[in-house]
Amino acid sequence: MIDIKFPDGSVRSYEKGITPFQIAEQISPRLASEVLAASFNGKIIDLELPLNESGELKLHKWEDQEAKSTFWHSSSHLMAEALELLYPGIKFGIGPSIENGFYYDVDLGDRTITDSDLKKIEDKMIELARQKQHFVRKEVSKAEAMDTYTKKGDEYKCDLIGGLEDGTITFYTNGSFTDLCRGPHLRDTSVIKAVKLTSIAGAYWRGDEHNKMLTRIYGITFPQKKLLDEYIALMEEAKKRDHRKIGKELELFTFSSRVGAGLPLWLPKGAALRERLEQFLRKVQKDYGYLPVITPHIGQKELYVTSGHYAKYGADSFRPITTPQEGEEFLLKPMNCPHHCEIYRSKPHSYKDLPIRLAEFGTVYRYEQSGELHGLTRVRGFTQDDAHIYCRPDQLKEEFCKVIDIVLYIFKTLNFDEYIAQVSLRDKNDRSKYIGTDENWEKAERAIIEAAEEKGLKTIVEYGEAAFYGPKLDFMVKDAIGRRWQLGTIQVDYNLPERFELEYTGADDKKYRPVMIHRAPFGSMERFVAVLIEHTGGKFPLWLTPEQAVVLPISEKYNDYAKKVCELLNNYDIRASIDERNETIGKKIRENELKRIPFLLVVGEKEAENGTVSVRRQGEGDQGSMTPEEFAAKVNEEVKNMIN
RNA sequence: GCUGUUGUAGCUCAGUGGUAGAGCACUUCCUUGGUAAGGAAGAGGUCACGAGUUCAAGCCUCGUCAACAGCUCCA
Repeated sequence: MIDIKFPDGSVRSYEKGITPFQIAEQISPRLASEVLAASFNGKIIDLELPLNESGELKLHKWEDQEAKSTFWHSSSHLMAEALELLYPGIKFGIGPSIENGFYYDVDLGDRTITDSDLKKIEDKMIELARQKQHFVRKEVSKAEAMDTYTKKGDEYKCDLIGGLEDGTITFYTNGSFTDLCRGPHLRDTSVIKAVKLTSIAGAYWRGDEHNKMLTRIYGITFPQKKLLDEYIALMEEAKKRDHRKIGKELELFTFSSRVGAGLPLWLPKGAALRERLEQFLRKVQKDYGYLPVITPHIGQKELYVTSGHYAKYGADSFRPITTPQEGEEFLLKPMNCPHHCEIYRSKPHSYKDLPIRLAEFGTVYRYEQSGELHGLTRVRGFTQDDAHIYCRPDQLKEEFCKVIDIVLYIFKTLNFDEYIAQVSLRDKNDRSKYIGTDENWEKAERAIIEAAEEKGLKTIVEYGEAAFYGPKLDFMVKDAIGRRWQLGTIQVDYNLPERFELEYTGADDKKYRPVMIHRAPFGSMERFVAVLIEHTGGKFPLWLTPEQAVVLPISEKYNDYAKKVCELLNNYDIRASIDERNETIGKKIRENELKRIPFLLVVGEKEAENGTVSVRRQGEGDQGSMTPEEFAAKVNEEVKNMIN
């Protein structure tokens, strides 16, 4: 007998060799019908894997991520089976589950699949799913596995098998399709009730751009049709929040192919929004002892050779700018740090001066690959809310913590609660990508981890995500449709101070090297505004929004009164305008609501007589009437409470 | 950069080789209104750009530019 412990703490005894599915059946038939996967001692396993030892068992229903990943992984095998039947002889790469669904990479040879073929594949998948195909696990030797795929002529699977250890290799078969796979899988395909293949894209084999590009087919499946419909509705809702769409609707920014790809043009309203954000951060930074500086948009090539950026990125940058004078070369500045290092060098420093915090909203230019450009989130010219802190080693942790405070304060003020703090460290296997000594790297990595811990941040660690000169603490948030973007970043750097030979004089009159922190709480104004748009759906907080109120005269007869009200509000620092168009009040309300104006002030005969405005709040309807002064006080009070 | 898709009026989109379309926005006129679309008329397009095929190209072919999805990259 073995003892099985359940999540509620209860323990039951079972015959050795019982399967998780049999246990579910014994608990209740309903559970057996709903269970999709199981975890044993924290590891996801097949529902039909015999248990031979005591341990902790969790049975997963659809609600659990473990069930979803198993469900989608099995769905990718189902799709592969359909593909093999429809396109005999195709070769398979890998087919994992992902955050929302699954994909399979296939080599179609000379054939192509287009969006119009997806329906056919979906139908085939449904047909196969209904056959209630069991997923059958089989352990095979490495030689046997290699033999199978050599015969089949699938070099990708052979490549995968080559990297596996003998004795650990398993095949799973459903229907006519057998795949090299670690599992686990569903019991059978009958639970897959709804299928949607979402897109086709190219993907390099093993993610390496030197390898052949395979065709990647993305899909998602559900155990009920209703869940698929909900998912589709959710995605459509999410697309409405796309910052590119809202940015156009609200006239915040635009692009011009004549100006160039990835070079945003900020329209008056977008510029107003961005400037408010800047003012907000300037004030916070002032309180934290930052000193604003300004540096030019270009720098001599030599500057970046010194910093090491030229060696690392020179070939992928905008080409050097040459001058009438022979031999001179300048680069568009791709980052602000070298300039700030030269500011630090402009005079000698005592240990008493440190930390020195140099801040600049610095516009930089990077030649991002054309396929990478994406709205405001990935552009070729952008403004970093950059600052560089030069401090003594003993001040590092405190300074780092203060930066975390700033980031968290900003996120709190703007209601960004779903962020991920990611500690980005060096690639464990490839150290050649980085500059600097191991000793300095270890110091820097330790400092970040300790500071994050001290601040109680829940972090995830990613290896290989560090900058080439130092490790980072990155704050990631998701966009409307779940893509992850890095916003704030804090980086510890021992390397640039060395390259620029930065110094300070210690109490003992000896020279020491400061430590440098790079930090940008927003990341860039462009990306931050993009994410802000998607998080708010364009309904910006009152303190930030470009237009706080619009005065709506009921008819043209009241335009003069509306003008008076508007001027008065502007004098109270309310950002207000008038909608003087010869339209009905209903239409003016509708259109200004769609423009997400927080307050609409209706004025007609009554208001003009009484010297009042009738206040309507976006999404909340009529709020009654008050004097413009009362309204201004109310708005200003609300704004004050938002940023304190 | 790679694979695939797309590009028609300011915006959203119809238009399968034979004289360029709709709705909204815009202009003018009528209307002067009370909390999410009042009415009428008008103006607006080298069909992204450049070559080619054809008697004839928005439509077919090639190239360039840009956008979208994904991959790769991200100082």
